[in-house]
Amino acid sequence: MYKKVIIADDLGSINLGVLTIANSLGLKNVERVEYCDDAYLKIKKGLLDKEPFDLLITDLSFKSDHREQKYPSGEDLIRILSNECPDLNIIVYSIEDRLQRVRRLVESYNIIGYVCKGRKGLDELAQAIRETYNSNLYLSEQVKQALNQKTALEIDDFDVLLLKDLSKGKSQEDISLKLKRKKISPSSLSSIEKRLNKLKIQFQANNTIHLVSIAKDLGLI
Amino acid sequence: MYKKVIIADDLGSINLGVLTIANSLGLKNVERVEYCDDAYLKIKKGLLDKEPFDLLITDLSFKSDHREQKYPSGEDLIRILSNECPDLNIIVYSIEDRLQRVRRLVESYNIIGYVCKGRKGLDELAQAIRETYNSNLYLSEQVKQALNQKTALEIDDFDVLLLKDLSKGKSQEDISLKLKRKKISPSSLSSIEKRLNKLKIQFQANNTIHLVSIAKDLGLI
DNA sequence: ATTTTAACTACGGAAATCCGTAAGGACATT
DNA sequence: AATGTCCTTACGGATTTCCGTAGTTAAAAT
Repeated sequence: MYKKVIIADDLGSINLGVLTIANSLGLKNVERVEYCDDAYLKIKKGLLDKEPFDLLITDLSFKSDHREQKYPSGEDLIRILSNECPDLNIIVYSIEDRLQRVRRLVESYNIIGYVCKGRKGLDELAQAIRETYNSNLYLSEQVKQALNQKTALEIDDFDVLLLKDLSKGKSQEDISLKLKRKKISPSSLSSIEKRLNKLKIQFQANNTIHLVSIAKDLGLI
Repeated sequence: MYKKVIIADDLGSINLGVLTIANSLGLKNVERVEYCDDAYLKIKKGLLDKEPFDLLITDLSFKSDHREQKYPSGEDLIRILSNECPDLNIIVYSIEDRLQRVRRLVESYNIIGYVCKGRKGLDELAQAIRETYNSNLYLSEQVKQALNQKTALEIDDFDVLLLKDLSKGKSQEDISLKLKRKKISPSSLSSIEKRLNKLKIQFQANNTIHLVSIAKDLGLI
């Protein structure tokens, strides 16, 4: 079983529940933090001390407060750790159940588990801890479909960039100019239009406002 | 102090934390439920038995599962209770911190407290329980401004209708035609354009996509 | 009753977008 | 080298939105 575990969640009461579960599973060495930055520091220190953590359980959204944070969100933390600590198992424990989100986390950052907070959340988390120890991916029931989605909606980074910029008020021409400046390959207004068209068909959106609205609902942006 | 309290939250671990706080405040008679419908039934039963609850602490979002619910969200529950049980004090305990949302709850349903889940959430909740017993409104620090916001006051149902329809993919002309059919007073394309213009200025939006995006982020729609 | 004020409406040109067509280039297959 | 495919880009007309001006109506104020 896991030797050294760290839990990151800014809600004290959640942390409490997770600790209880961890104890019931016989985990001895469990720490908890309320900020991603603290998690990062402790994990790095563990590496230096030759006593590395082998499991991180983290939420995705952390409230921001007076403390300036280098990694304000769980995803920021996961991104850096997936690079710097490939041996660390990461289980996400979040209220978020949007499939696109889960998909991205699993595929881009190689997390080993995703558990949705909910009525059965703690039970599922216990199961996730057990199953992931053998490097088996664990996903909550309600997000299991995130991966085997035949639809395999091929939404790439370019699409997401487009949608994000649009949602921030940029015009299509602005985006085109920005891409040209950055020397990013498809940059013409035509390409942008074509890409948006494809997305509108995929998501059955009537127009661009609708498209961005759907993308926000899906957690795509 | 409150005589009979009920807590509605679908996350077991949260419920646990809230119970701990309730106990530390000396509340003796505390029940907890994981579904809004259960809360409603218990509250109504309390009235029939002449032993009514005098405080409800509830979350806003409840995960939906196999159980069909009459009141799927905390807001649904609050709406019906604010009509049927005006003497019941209601404190919302939610992760949600969008001011528009808070504002609507306080003004439309007359809730007595709003506490944001967060690092200090349980402490604030304790304070809320103490202060609201004397019918004083309690709002978490981060949403205190929800009420004295002037800009918020200038957004009426028509604006919200407009933004919702836009986010659902309707064109401005479609909306105009729909309003004409429904005999709703401002219905011309001109009026719609003018109204959107006002909103864009208020929210400093570059264009309509941006505006709808902001409205979604604010919880306005 | 008259004036003032505010809101709704109409209109037209400018700008942005939508949408179809087609030319050009990169790349793999044969 | 020739062919086909995919992607990028360009262009032009249709539609929608943007934005300023101005006319109309309705209610409020005096």
